[in-house]
Amino acid sequence: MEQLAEILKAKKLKVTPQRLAIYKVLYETSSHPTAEDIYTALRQSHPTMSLATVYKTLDALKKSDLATELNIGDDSSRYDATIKSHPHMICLNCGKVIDLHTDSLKDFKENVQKETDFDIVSEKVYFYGTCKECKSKKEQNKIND
Amino acid sequence: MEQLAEILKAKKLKVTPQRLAIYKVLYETSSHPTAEDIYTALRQSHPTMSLATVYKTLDALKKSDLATELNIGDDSSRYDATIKSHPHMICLNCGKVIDLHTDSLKDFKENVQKETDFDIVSEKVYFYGTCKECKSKKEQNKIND
DNA sequence: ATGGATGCAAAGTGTTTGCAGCCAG
DNA sequence: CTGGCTGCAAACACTTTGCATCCAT
Repeated sequence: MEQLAEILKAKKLKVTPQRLAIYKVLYETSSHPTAEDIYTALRQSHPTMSLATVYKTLDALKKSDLATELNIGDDSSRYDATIKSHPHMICLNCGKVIDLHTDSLKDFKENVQKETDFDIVSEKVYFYGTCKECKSKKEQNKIND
Repeated sequence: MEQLAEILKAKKLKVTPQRLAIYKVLYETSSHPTAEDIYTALRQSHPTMSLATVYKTLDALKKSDLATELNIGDDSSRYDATIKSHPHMICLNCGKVIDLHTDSLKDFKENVQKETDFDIVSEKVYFYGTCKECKSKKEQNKIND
């Protein structure tokens, strides 16, 4: 917790209880919550928290590269505390969003950089499909049928 | 134009003048228009066209895999007539969206498929950065300074 | 003939903004 | 002290929906 405040300070962001709480939620979960999710998660501990503050804070975190906004085609954006940019996999069956840590992206990017005359600053990569768990569940169902 | 109607019919979509016009715009441009862009483009030729129809049609095209919705983090979605799924490159300077046709994605996907136990059905890949033209413009400015 | 498509207006949803009061630095 | 942050409500922008009418098949 201490260290989170340090990170914020290092980015020259004022450390308020709200900010810390929002950043903490984002930092400690891997569930890629929406602004609303974060707001709901904090209502009990921070009864005065406002959704606008969540949005404003997420915006500040984004601008300081402490968070990434995911646009997976859903109605609302989901967020991820950025440690290092990475692709995401969305299960079309259960809706789960999974972080993908792989080095293969690097090669792909290098190829693209070479092929085109486009300077890549950042990227967003989403894979849609079926996750391991849902796959085995489907197998189970087949057997039971 | 004839063939566009055929494509729609093949997907069992009723061929109405509105649909044809919307699909034509999408099919013949590479500018990745928003729903509003398409609506504006067609107002003159189709004065009764409604924005709701554009949205409904885009939805129908999407469901039939004739169009793709791009979520590049902008306020509004942009659309692309799907010939074949491909990555997009967004210039952060001029806002242009460029189609990227490369085979390197295939290798990347195969690697990921092997590394994880996730069945990939589709993907969305966006690269953000500076396009060739904006790059040379920046060079020009440097020289002129 | 008839089920789906159109088009208008109204409603909905996620997000942003204005502003007064507040608090971290 | 002071500029930035909070929180409320109102405003916004994009998208969806309801429904009567229309038209492609």
